[in-house]
Amino acid sequence: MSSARATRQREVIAQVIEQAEGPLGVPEIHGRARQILPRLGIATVYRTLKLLTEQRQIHAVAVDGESLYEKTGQGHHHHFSCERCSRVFTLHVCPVDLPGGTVFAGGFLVRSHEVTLYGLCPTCAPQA
Amino acid sequence: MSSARATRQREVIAQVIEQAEGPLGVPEIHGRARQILPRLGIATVYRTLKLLTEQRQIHAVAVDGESLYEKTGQGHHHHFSCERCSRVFTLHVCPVDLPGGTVFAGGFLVRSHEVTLYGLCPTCAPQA
DNA sequence: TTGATTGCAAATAATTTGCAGAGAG
DNA sequence: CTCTCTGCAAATTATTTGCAATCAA
Repeated sequence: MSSARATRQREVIAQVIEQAEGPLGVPEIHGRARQILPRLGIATVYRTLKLLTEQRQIHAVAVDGESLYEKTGQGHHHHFSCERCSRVFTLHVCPVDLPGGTVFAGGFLVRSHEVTLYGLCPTCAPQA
Repeated sequence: MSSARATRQREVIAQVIEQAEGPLGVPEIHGRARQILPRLGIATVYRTLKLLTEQRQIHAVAVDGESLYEKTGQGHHHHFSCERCSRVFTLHVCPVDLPGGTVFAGGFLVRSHEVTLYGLCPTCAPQA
């Protein structure tokens, strides 16, 4: 049976995602990792994202129709997408009041939820 | 200057989206429209979605990393994605308490929000 | 040494564009 | 009649896969 090996590429890609201020897209991950490993191929990024996802080290979240990756184990949280600079941040607040097992009109049984807040980030807000 | 013409294709595509139970993806829109116009090309679907979006007749929402289209003017609402059948529904409820202009810790100025609820739809829930 | 991993390039899948003919106004 | 719109196919763009060389264990 196969075993996953520890390689410099995987180490760097995982670290880029760990240290990010929010979930990152594939081009962003590739770009940041390349500052450390210039010859890193995009195929390796995709393959590593798939591997890390299977290992539950990271997972994908959908924001604005794009798949972004973030580390797991951050607890319940949501995302903030800046309308000016387009960066996405992780926010450890939950503005939703939904007891588990809530049933909505019509019979929709809610098991979990995802919230994306839109507006201006701390950097862009003062400039507005 | 150019003016948009009323064509059968545009009429059918718009109608498919208007009558849907929730936002639809491109393959779904193409499939439903083809039941009426079998020779409808996928390129026309993409071009029409772009046109209708510019006209503000419809708009895109991101659910599970995919762009889905729905008519505008439905008022404040959110979406429910069924974990079993994968269909997406429109729900006219808002479980979020966010007065406009709320500022979150760190200086995030919130202007709007999007919520996606996950669970079992009325059809799938009874079978669970 | 052994076999997993990588970079590159070719293969797919998704979306966009060019173009000649069809159709709206 | 004029000029937009459509279907088809070719062109992009995004993601995946094949393969020989490289590297971890």
